[in-house]
Amino acid sequence: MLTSMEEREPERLPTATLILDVAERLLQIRGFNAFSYADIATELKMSKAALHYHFVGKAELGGELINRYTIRFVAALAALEARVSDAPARLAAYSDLYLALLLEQKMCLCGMLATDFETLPDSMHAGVVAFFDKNEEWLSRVLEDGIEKGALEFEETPSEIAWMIIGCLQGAMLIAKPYGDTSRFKSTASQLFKGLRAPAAKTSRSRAVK
Amino acid sequence: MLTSMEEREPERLPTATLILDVAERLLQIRGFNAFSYADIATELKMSKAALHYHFVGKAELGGELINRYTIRFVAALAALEARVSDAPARLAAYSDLYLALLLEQKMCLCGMLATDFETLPDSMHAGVVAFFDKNEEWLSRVLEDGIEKGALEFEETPSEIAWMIIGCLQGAMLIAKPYGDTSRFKSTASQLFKGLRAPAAKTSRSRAVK
DNA sequence: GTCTATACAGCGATAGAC
DNA sequence: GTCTATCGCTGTATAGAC
Repeated sequence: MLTSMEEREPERLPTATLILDVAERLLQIRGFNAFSYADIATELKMSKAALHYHFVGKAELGGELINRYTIRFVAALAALEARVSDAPARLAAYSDLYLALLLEQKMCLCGMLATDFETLPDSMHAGVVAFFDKNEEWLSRVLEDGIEKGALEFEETPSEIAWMIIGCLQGAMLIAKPYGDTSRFKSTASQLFKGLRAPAAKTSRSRAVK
Repeated sequence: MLTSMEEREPERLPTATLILDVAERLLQIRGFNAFSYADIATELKMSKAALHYHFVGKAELGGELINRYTIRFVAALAALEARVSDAPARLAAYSDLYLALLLEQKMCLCGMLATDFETLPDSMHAGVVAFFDKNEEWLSRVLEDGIEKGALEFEETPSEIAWMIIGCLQGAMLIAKPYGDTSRFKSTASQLFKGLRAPAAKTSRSRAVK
């Protein structure tokens, strides 16, 4: 059951879905300006013209990629929230969503688009911002809940913490790329959340001093 | 006086310097795949062929941009270290280097190249990694010094904290771009360093609970 | 829906004159 | 050192047949 605020992923022709799948992967690995209709066509063994039948231009394709990615990401957050009830564990699961991308050598789709932001078609700008806003909203709710239940403790507003989490995880992914490993990402993610746990909750997960 | 480990920025023809200046700005704003010899030539009112006289190809130009940027960045860190003696203040000044970029709508040059990493000429890869390594080394030294002097306190290794700082600041810049403001960056940077200050030093800068 | 063929702009790069 | 001219290729996008 969907609430009025959530959006449903539109039904698509099978071919359109295949195109989005390939384009999404190329975008997350190479960036918006470093993949082409030819790349997608080659991989799917289709002509470039067939792609244009499904997606008029690259700006439209990009817009649809953002929409689908955002809908799926929001759905993953809702599923995560239903599965995990403890706020610190929810934050850890949130960072695991990013870690999963990293294991496939990918960046977050909207993180990649953020670096390409100046060169994107205007029509794609709002979608990128909306993605980050939805992340901030979800994290703020989780953080607030964690405060109320006494599992989390911090001085700043939930929104400020949320932006810190989003930025730090995106940046940790960015740094991971040239090194081709996940160790820096994992270390950063765990440090990030350690400082948010309430003293009582801290003991269960804290590490020994080296 | 330079130590044996530091490199000196090579003397260049005035034109070569102008080319690097323009290319650097375009790269930091648009990314490596979203600026061209034509862009630089137009801006400098020169022909593309003249650019090729100074820099054989785009890979060489990119390599020189990384080298110059790294040398200047390392020099800025050394100057900062000479000017500021307190470890927490050094960290704040470090993040101000990034903030200064953001005020010009720029990303860190190597942060931008990290997102473009998969599509870069192989010859540019090592330079990007070297830039981040130098950042890690400098930060680790500052962090270690802060521990020894009792100004900083943390459980992880200096290296782990250093990577966290680098990643979080790069990511905070990335998030700032689509929003076109510096507020999220500033908030993240201040939170980042707050958790590292030793209790005794904390009182001087801590903020009231909202 | 998919194809071939093609238009047209932009790319990095080179030749050769000045 | 800088130019004009041009090459070969790739980019996005379209026309029109099937």
